[in-house]
Amino acid sequence: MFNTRIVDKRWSPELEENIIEHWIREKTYFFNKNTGNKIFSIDTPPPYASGRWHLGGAIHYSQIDMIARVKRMLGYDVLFPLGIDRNGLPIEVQTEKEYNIRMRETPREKFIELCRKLLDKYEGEIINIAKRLGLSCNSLVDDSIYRTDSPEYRRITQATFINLWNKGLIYIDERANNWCPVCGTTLADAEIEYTETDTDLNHIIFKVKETGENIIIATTRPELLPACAVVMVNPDDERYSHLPGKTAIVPLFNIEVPIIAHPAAQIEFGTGIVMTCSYGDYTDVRLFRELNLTPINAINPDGKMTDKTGSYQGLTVKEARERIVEDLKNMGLIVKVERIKHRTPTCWRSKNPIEFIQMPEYYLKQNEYKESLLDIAEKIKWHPPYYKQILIDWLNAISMDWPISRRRYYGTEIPIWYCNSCGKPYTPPPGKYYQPWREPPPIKKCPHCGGETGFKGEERTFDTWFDSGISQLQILYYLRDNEFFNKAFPCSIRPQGKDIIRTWLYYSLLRTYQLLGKPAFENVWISGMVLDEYGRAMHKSLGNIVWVEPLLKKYGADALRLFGCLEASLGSDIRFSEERLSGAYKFLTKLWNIARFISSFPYIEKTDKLEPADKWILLKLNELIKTALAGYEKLDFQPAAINIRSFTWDLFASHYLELVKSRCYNRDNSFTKQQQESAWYTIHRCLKTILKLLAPICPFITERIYTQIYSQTESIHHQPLPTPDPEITEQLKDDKTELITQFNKAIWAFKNKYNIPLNGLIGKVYAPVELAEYSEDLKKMHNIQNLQYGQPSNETIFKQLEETQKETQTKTYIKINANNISHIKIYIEHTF
RNA sequence: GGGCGGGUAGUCUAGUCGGUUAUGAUGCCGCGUUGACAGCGCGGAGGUCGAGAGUUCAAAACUCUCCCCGCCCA
Repeated sequence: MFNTRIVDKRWSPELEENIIEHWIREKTYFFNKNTGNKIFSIDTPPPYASGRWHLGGAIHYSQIDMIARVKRMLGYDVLFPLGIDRNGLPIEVQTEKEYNIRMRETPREKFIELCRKLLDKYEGEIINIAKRLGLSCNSLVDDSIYRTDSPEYRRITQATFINLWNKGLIYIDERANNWCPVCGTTLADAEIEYTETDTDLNHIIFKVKETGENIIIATTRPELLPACAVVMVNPDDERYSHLPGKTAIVPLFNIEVPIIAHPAAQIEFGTGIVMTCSYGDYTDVRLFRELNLTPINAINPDGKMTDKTGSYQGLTVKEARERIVEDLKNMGLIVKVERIKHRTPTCWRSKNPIEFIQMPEYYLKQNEYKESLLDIAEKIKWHPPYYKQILIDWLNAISMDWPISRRRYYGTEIPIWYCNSCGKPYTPPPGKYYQPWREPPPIKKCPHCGGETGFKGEERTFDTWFDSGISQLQILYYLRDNEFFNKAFPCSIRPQGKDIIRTWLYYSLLRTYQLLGKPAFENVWISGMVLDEYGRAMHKSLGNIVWVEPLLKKYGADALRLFGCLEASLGSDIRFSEERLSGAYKFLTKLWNIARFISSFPYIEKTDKLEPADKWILLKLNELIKTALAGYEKLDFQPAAINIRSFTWDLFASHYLELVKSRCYNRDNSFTKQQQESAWYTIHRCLKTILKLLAPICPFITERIYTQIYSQTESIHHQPLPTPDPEITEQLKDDKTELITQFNKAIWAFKNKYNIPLNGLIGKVYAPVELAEYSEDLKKMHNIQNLQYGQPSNETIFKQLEETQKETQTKTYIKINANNISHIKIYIEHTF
């Protein structure tokens, strides 16, 4: 008589794949640029196409997708693009490895082509996973994925550079800077990582020229002896108060350097006497500047020793260090070698120790923007708020301008030519994509000297953050569609990981402020990291990367998405566990079966009168809506996920559905038609509400159930989110949830102990008087012959359930103190 | 060394304007099978709420010190 409208017996991950095709076919997530409606724009982090996504990426992007879905269901037109980051070092390093070549030994054209080939491969894999995850990016339906290396994107990057150049914010300078000898390029502070290594601290004998006495200095970098400029002791170090003012002679090289007192020399470090060379670390760089010392370049940009190092010329830094130590030892000039822990600055990509080398580079002014950006940090709404501090700390730590030029091939070209006559730089007008290393400039005559001797093109590219730092402008059609840009700027939200606050977020805010004088974003949403099952970050070197494809195949995207929400509140780290992922999947099965059951009853859209039990569950549904919406408001998906699950499973299915099952079927006509319809109305209203609330988190299963029961044509993702019904709350002041669930559990426990089937008849039950209004439903649910309320007159002969014997009784009097709370007492009188 | 976040059962987690016996999940053990669901139901064991001190009639929560983990920075 009642047939389920949901046919599939169970929910399975393969069902998701058809739904993806359906969405693409129907253009479900199409964004209309010409909309007059309010726009919500999401600056999706463009994933870097140098490798596959692991679980971290998958969960991160699926949560960003939830932002898009929530906002869509709140009535916004959501601009949710997808871009691919393809510029810079990572792909070059990958290409060198993949084809076993060196960039500088490969023709530029050829190298670029190989990079592109590899990028295309990885990009394809990323896009496939993005689709499989159910990301509702507009770009996936209208094929408008942007690429940071496309001529169009690079044209805008260059245009912003030219703009900043014309504003005088860019200058060239030659200063000691982070330099990676392996990558052959200058690096920004943000690109430096520190690794802790064991290093030898060598105690080396120097001679004092004036007195002939031996002094011992401690250094981790003996290969820099030829670049030694000064020897220092701490002014408070009484052991050496006689030394300042005298002269030290550097062994092996016989350089004479002054001995000075300076607080940078730490009394406890080594012997307390240190040397300052150009350049051992960043402190040396600062000291050279402070003391106005003349640097000696001991190390070449390729990481080899220069002609200033005598017989060590041409050796690598490592070789030179070993040779110098050996030579000093042979001369008896090393008195001690200490093994110490040392934090070495290394290149974020090649992982090699960096050097401080002076090269002319282009700089973007940033020091003078600190105050304005601190102000912007306050203006932006942070989700969660505490991550604001990371940006503030970073802003306060900035001491130097941003070096933006890189001596690499695969990046956006710096659009500058140099006149062959006067040498002055020329920047072309914005609007075109320029490649100075292979093309002539758009002019013949030098604007500075009028010379017509031709130009030399700049060969360097930009730091890759210079490209990605304008993604928020790119997606809003900056310099391409002014009308739209004016309507949509600033970007509604920047979602990103907490690990790139000081880089991507900082540079984006800086650039936008420099170009437009405004905050780039209204909101910033920061997510934590996804860790492996032992709580460690996933690293290739640790071999602990969890790949998504097998998990998607086994559990599906919805389960993965739900897992991510259940595991961590906004901003905190997520620890992977397959067991718990499978737990998320079990909930989907439960939901599917609930829907299957409900789908066998007619969908009633309105009813005049509600039964008390129906009012009760609708009250609880109201509370669920409020909790879920409050979480969505903060863009925190955990409250919705946890509460939808517990409401659906533990209350709605376990208690309410069991309570009204008989009324829904009404086989023996013990209920009126109106009572039956009230149940039909309520089960559908609950299910429909659950589906809509869950749709942003689990877009697949909700769509499938919704289209099978409620609408064949309309996507659930075009529905508004439910809102609480104030009328229900108004009508029902007492929450009887505790009474109902405890009563049910008591009866179940009793039947369980006495081996009575759940549909088996029981004689007489005394329930708390407050449950009287649910009488008919409760009687049917538990098959109770005689349901009374209050305390029985012969109360004293009732025993606790635990104290009764199972076999011997023919007539039992059982008292159950529900949940050990004394005021809820249930009495059962049963004859076997 | 500094900043931020965290430490609650084997594992993960809720709870912090202080207030009965600390939430839930998962796993484990036992019992059962009802009309959508054995991917189900019922019951059980499992906790010095990181450590110590302080404030208080009362602390997982507030204050201080310390330890451990993660991220970021020096």
